[in-house]
Amino acid sequence: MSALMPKKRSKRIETPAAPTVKQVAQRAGVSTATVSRVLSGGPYVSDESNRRVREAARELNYQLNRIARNLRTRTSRAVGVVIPDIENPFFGRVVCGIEDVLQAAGYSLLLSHSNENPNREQINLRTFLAEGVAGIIFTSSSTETSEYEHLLKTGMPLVAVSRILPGIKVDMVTVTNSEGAHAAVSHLIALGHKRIGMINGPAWISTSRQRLLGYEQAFAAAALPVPRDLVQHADWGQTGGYHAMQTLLQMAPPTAVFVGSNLLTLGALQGIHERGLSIPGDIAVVGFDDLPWATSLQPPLSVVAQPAFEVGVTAARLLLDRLHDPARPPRHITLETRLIVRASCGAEIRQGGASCT
Amino acid sequence: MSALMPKKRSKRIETPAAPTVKQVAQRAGVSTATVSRVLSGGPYVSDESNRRVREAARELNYQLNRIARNLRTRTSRAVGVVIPDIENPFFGRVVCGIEDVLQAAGYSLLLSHSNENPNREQINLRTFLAEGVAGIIFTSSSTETSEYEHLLKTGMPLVAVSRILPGIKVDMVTVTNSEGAHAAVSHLIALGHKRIGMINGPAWISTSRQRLLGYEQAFAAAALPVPRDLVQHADWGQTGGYHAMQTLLQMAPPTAVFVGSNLLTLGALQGIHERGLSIPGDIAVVGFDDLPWATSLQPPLSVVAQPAFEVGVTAARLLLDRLHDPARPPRHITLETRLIVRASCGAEIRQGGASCT
DNA sequence: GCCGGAAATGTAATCGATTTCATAACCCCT
DNA sequence: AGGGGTTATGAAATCGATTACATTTCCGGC
Repeated sequence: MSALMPKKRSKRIETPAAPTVKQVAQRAGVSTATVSRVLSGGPYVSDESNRRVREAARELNYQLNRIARNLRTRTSRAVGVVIPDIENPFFGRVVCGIEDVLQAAGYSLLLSHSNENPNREQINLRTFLAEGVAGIIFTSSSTETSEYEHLLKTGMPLVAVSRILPGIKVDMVTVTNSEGAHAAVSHLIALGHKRIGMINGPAWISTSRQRLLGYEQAFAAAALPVPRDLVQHADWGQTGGYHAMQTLLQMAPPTAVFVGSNLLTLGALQGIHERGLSIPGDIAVVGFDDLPWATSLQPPLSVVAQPAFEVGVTAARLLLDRLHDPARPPRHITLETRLIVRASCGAEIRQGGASCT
Repeated sequence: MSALMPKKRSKRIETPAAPTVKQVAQRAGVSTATVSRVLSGGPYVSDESNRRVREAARELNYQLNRIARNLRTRTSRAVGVVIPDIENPFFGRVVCGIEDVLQAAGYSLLLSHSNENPNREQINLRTFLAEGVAGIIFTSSSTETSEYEHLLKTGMPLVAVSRILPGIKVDMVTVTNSEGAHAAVSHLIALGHKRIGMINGPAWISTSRQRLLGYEQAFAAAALPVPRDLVQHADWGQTGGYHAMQTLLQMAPPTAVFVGSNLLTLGALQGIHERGLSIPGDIAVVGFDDLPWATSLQPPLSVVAQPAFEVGVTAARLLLDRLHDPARPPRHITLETRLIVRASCGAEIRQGGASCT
């Protein structure tokens, strides 16, 4: 019958309460203002105060509470990163580059992935905004730019990675997708292939469009007709590549195929093996992204390599620059892709890979 | 000559200043207390106030400032995750599982990777602490547990993933590593192999030790001597696996090899191909982790599969449980590995893979 | 000897939310 | 009518840092 307790709250039970500036100040016999000045390297502190405060802080094992600082200074040392697919090692490598730079600059990294879902991406972005990050690096999975404009309007520093956003004033890092595709397909043409298929990602994504463009331009450059019937679109992901390859092989099959992304390539290989076809004898293959497995495949896979780590590094640098100077006009940096020729396209192997254009 | 300006600060230039509770309160004609009660679903608000506040909030496009909330409530809705290698798709998949659960529970995710470097791991952990995360999920890259103890003492909820921490009272999620290895090696033995090599990760990591144990037990179970000279240790990573395989092939080569992690396996395959050996004819292979490329290899790779996504989900659930009840005794959950038999070990393929014990 | 300015420090306001506490309004029941 | 309890609300304290402003001290130059 006893009155029901006011919902016993269980939160932290016996956290020893971290020391605050107040306690450090007391121990050092100075004011909190002085403590703050010492600890954040401000001017106007005597050597004596400096010593006393540092000692007190060390003795108490004082740790700055960033939440409080962030609130007061209205800044934060965290950067949000949104990628579309965390299981894709390409993005893992990009994140790696981002983190290297940011960590060195004293920032920490909030990561989330949208799973190629625009809604989820929007939620992620808004969360970062509310979380008060200093800036956001993201790979868009949407063609809708209004959310980014909204973010820009709030003053949030933004860097777009890998995929182009049309008509929006934002820092960007991309790679020479069409040139890479051009180099790959030209190489296949030079080897005598005419029926060259392409398996590509979704058409609404800028990288897919650029890679398709390179494919078409390679034919144009060789004064050959573009075999449009051999171009398959699939969503990212292995099964997409697998089915696209099945479709290709059911028609008069191409003698070579250029695949526009790494997971698609894995699926395509699966389809080829299932048919019992040999690479490059029956069908030559060039993929995208030089990932760990490329050299472990038999035969080793020729690819258009993106400098993924460098892409991350560059994006992080752009963000840091912008944090430092918010008024700076947006820059668009394009890094070079590189055709790496291995055995899967049937060429004699040239060591080190040929640089594209 | 002009006095040097006090270092013109460039921070935010013209951020339109996000609306606060105060403004919402004013607009709705109530106090900030009421606004807070409405917005956080507290009790004791009239329908009238409720309506007015919500309307005002919507009109102003009010967004809660989490920093301020976090400071006041001394809690946060962010969880830190430390993984040793973000380029390893296994961890990507784990993170995926974690994020699924946490996002549904309204938490966001702070990710950092230690690159298998204990120092960097420690920095990451401390950053999370200072950043005020609600809890931390991590895969240790260290044998030194003092840092974790320290963290536990501060009351930080902790979940250890994949790698065991000896003698420390913390929630853990692991998999049946030794059973998985046992199943794989037993399978090879059953196929008639006697000289079965093993390429394993660093000996100080619990998963490596467990997988080695399974390897040894499989021989014991078959009343065979353990071929200790065929056991190679390498650091994680492809080149490690490559060199270990080279070493194996330089001796009287084994007829089969069990490789204890996914990137090691890629390296090992590279070594085998380089020698021009055929799989499984000259040498049978079983790897660890069922990652995208396993089915795209020729022949498809037999593996001991870990339920990576489930590992992540479980870890996140453990953390949520602990956040909800900090006093609950630590639990250790072990998920099942599964031997998936494909062509690379030379068996006739049984569809769907054989479950390990 | 006095004044001006730099250096050093402290007091208190501030960031934007939550929450305690006090108070007011209201309802129901003897 | 009055008392006890619930409901609704606002004023002000609070979280832990930073910082604007006030104050004091010290020094050199005239």
